[in-house]
Amino acid sequence: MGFHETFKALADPVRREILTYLKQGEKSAGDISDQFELSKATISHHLSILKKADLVYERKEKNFIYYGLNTSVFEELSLWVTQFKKGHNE
Amino acid sequence: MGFHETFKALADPVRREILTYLKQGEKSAGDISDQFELSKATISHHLSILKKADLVYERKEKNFIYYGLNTSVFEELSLWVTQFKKGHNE
DNA sequence: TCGTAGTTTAGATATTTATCTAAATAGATA
DNA sequence: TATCTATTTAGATAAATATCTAAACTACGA
Repeated sequence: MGFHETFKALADPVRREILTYLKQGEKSAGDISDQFELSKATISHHLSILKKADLVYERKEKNFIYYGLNTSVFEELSLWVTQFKKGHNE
Repeated sequence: MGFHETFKALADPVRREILTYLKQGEKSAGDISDQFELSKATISHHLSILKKADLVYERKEKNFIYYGLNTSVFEELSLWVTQFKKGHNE
C-alpha cells in the first residue's frame, strides 16, 4: 500500500479517533465499537480501511480480533511531512 | 481551520503533487496548472482547498496570484503524527 | 476606456464514500 | 452438533468530491 491509502485513511475523523483510542493499547473490534455511536458494521468498515493503509494491525485471539497501532507507518508519514518544514527546501 | 481540513486536503494526490511542486518556491496558478493535465478550473479548485486548509498562502502581484507553502501547518501536522510514533504512548 | 491575460465561480455529472440494516461467517463452548 | 458471541460482508442510500465547460471577474496596458 502506498501513501495514498494512508492519507485517505487519515481523512476521516472517526478513523483518526480510532487511532487515538488505540494509543491506550490493543483493543478488540467490540471495544472500539463501544466508543462510538455508530453501528458495528460501520466501525468494521473503518477498521478495514485503517488495516489496508497499514496504520493498524490485527491479532486474532479466541473469539476476538484485537487491533493495535502500526507505528512504522507513522514513522514514514513523519518523514513525508518533514520535507515540507522549514529548512528542508528543494 | 482545524486539522480536519488539513487531512481532507492531503487526501487527494493532485493536491499532494501541488505541494511537492511548491517546494521549488512560489508559483503562479498558471504555472501550477501547466504541470497537470487538468483544466485551470480544476486546479483552481484544488488550490482553494489547500488555501482553506492553510497549507498554502497566496500573494497577489500584478495580474498573477502566487502560491507558496505555509510551513507552520506542516509543523503542527508533524506534532500530530509524532504522538503515534514509538515512545510516545498514552 | 477597451481589450486581453490570468484566474475564479457557477452549474452539471460521474464517482467515491460513510452509513445503515440484515445476513453470513468463524470460532468457542455446552 | 447446536448454539451463542464477535465480527465481517452484502446491498442500499444519501452525501461529498473531482472533474469538466462556460461564464464572470480583475487588473494591467494600449
